Amino acid sequence: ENIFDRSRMAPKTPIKTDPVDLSKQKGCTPERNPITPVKLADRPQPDPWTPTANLKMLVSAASPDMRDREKKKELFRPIENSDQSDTPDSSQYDMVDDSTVDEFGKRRPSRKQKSLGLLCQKFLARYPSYPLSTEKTTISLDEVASILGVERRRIYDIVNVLESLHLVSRVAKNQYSWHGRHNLRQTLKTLQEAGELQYGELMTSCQHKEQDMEYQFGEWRKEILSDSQERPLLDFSEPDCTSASANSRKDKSLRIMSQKFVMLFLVSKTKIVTLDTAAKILIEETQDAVDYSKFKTKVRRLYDIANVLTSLGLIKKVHVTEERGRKPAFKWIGPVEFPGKTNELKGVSPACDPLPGTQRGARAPCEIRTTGKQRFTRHKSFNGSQPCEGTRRKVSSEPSSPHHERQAHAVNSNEHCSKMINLAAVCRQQIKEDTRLPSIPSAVSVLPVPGNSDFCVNPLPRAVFPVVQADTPNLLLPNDISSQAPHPSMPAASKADHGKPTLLPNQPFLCFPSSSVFMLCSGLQENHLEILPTTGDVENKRAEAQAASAPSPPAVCQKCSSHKCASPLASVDDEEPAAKKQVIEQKDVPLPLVASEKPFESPKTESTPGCGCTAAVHLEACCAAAPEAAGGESSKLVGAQEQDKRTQNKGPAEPCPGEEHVPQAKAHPSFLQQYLCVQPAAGFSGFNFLFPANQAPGAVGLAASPLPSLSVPCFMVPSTALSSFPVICSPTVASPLSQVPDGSCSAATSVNFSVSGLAPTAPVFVGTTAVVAPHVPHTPSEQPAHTTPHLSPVLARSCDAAKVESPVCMRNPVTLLKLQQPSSAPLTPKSIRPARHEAFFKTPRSLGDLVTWKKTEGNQTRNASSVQRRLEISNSSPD
DNA sequence: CGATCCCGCCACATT
DNA sequence: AATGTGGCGGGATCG
Repeated sequence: ENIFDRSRMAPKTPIKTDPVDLSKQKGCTPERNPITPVKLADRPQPDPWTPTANLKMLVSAASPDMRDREKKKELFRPIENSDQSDTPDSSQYDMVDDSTVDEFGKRRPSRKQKSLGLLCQKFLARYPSYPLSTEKTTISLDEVASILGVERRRIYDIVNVLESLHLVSRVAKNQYSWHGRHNLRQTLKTLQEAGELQYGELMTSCQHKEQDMEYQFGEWRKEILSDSQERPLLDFSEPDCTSASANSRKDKSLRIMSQKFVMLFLVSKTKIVTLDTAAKILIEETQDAVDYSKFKTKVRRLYDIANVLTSLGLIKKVHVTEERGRKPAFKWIGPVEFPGKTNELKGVSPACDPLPGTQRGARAPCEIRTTGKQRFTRHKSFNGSQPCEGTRRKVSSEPSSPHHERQAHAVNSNEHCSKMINLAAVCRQQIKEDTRLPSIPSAVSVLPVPGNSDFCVNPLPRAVFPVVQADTPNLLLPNDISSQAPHPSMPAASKADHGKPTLLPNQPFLCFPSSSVFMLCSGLQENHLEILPTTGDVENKRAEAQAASAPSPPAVCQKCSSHKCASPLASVDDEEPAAKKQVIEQKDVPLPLVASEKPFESPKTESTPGCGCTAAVHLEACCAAAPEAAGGESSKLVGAQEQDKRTQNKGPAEPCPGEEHVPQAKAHPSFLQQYLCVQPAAGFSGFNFLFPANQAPGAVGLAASPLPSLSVPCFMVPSTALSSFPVICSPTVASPLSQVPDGSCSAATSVNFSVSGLAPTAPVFVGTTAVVAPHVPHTPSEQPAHTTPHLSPVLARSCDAAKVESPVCMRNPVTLLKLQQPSSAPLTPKSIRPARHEAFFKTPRSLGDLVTWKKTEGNQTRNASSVQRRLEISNSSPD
């Protein structure tokens, strides 16, 4: 079929001679191509080259004009192997060399020549590795297929893998946009991080032996599997929509597989992965034994992926000799440390403190951000950045697919708000997942956002936090928000309380302008919280952010933003700018905060998990979460998403108009604490966080109006400050409430921070009153609620100093608070991390959990979401 | 003969 | 219904 069509088909050029030329000459009629058919008829016989060959030739010939142009652009760079030297003129194909000669002398291209790897090289040759941002290259599958003389099916294989690495993103049917390798590092980093979570332990432990690994994986996998299938998880990348639609699509396994495969390399110490091992690991079903065939198929696919990766220069084939014999394997020859690439890295960072707990270095918390900018050093550990990426990706992904767009969830783009976006994205994804992708359960986890989100998502390790769900909810909320279902409990309160309906009862959310925000919390009693946006202009910040993204390395944030820009991943940005974007944008400014509730009392214990989620979110988003005790709602996250949704639905209006409203926690006494994070424009790095202290009695009240104030014990940290300092959350909190065993929340929180990338290493935190437990151990138990953050004195100071005043969106002045108590002990991020790790690793399970909780949360979420929305709105409103 | 992996059928998703 | 996508595995080639 293909063949005949159009140009491609056209004629084959029987001759090896230069088809191209001919075509050109003749061809002139590019458009017409159809003509060629004739030739086909004629020629075919004569030279029977292989059909493919002919096709290729034909193709090239076929649409001469276009092709020529394109080819000229790049196509022909002879990337290919030496073997083929094709000159441009002659067809690329010149298979001559390679091809075997047939009877007639034709050459049949040998199988090698038709290999996916070679095809991929040709494909890649057509596009610049590092395209200028300005030029957006779109790839038409049909066109490429015809040019390269292959069936479209083959192109899908290539594109799917490239998409998994974000080198391209799907824009529309039959259309992909080329991003190049600009974000490759980030993507890899994200994958590495995600991989560590998922496989890290295994690898680490086992690496030496594959067998071991395999074995472990096997078990691990089983566990996971049992949870659910994960599938999608991974991918954060998936842009797809998976979420969106249905789910059902088979998830693009190739994409996911590709990512997982890459993860294995990145996680592997030796950087060598055998196909068998990979296949085993990747086989979802546990059943290895069960299906040998399945295994076989998996291996086949891995070959496909490996060919593409090889063409990308990321891996090379090697053989491993084990006891059993020689096994085919691939060695990673791509970048290994990603320092940051953008961010940069480099750093050093050793300084940071590693947390004791941290496992490998990976998660090391330490980031040091020295300057604000850059310097993160993250060791491999990813830290904050990841999240961002992950989110982005998702985002991007979403956008990418048109489908996705549709979906409401997508917030998409925000252009700038990358941060927001990230969060939102995460949330969305989660949400989506919830909603839409039931199947995905596992997914939650990590996948969704690989890098970041994952974490976020994952946050909850199941084990650690029993109640993971809570987290989710938060995340969900956003989505929900869109839906806006209020929570029963929550909603009422919120509305009632304030007058504004929207606020969430329990959760306090705050939105901050992306730019810097500062929060403050004042006494609890009062309850007012004022928030001051630092920035007066959100916009500016945005701009900054956008701009920043590039410049500042701040890790995640930047990245995120960059993404947007670049967005390979985050196609979203670009893509769906539409309303959603707008919304988002508005939102952008404000950061979404996340509030987590505290579960303790709240009925929803689950929330804890949520907390985790939140945390995750935070991480990514840099949001803060405020846990609340009160409502019992679980935590909520406010995601940009929500905002978006809200906006859509409600519109900005509800929430606070320009200001950030804080949702107040109002009512609930229980309200434990809120956390706020503000992101600076830039990225995570920029975030500012707030942490509430636990406190809370007073919950925060929000003023409905634009200038609501809250009283919450919170701390704000200027982003700058943050950057400087590491934040830490203390998971434990002493809060009264916290006793809760799960602690998940708290844990989560802490985690979040760490994760958030804020800097993991970093710093700081404040704790308000709360006491904190020094660390959060994995043990979940603690209560999140209060996680009180501890602020380092320094921070506190900084904060004060920092305080910002700029009104950001709002006009409201914000007041800063100082923390009163610096809290005592800061937690080390590390401590936190461990927990997470676990969670992450297990993700799958966690996912399951998550899922569960998601569902549960769903409702809650919505409620929260509404609140969030408001918040968001408020943010936006300013806009 | 095992390792590779091309090829294209076909199911499912989108239009 | 047509078309886009992409899972999947037979079976050809390679080494």
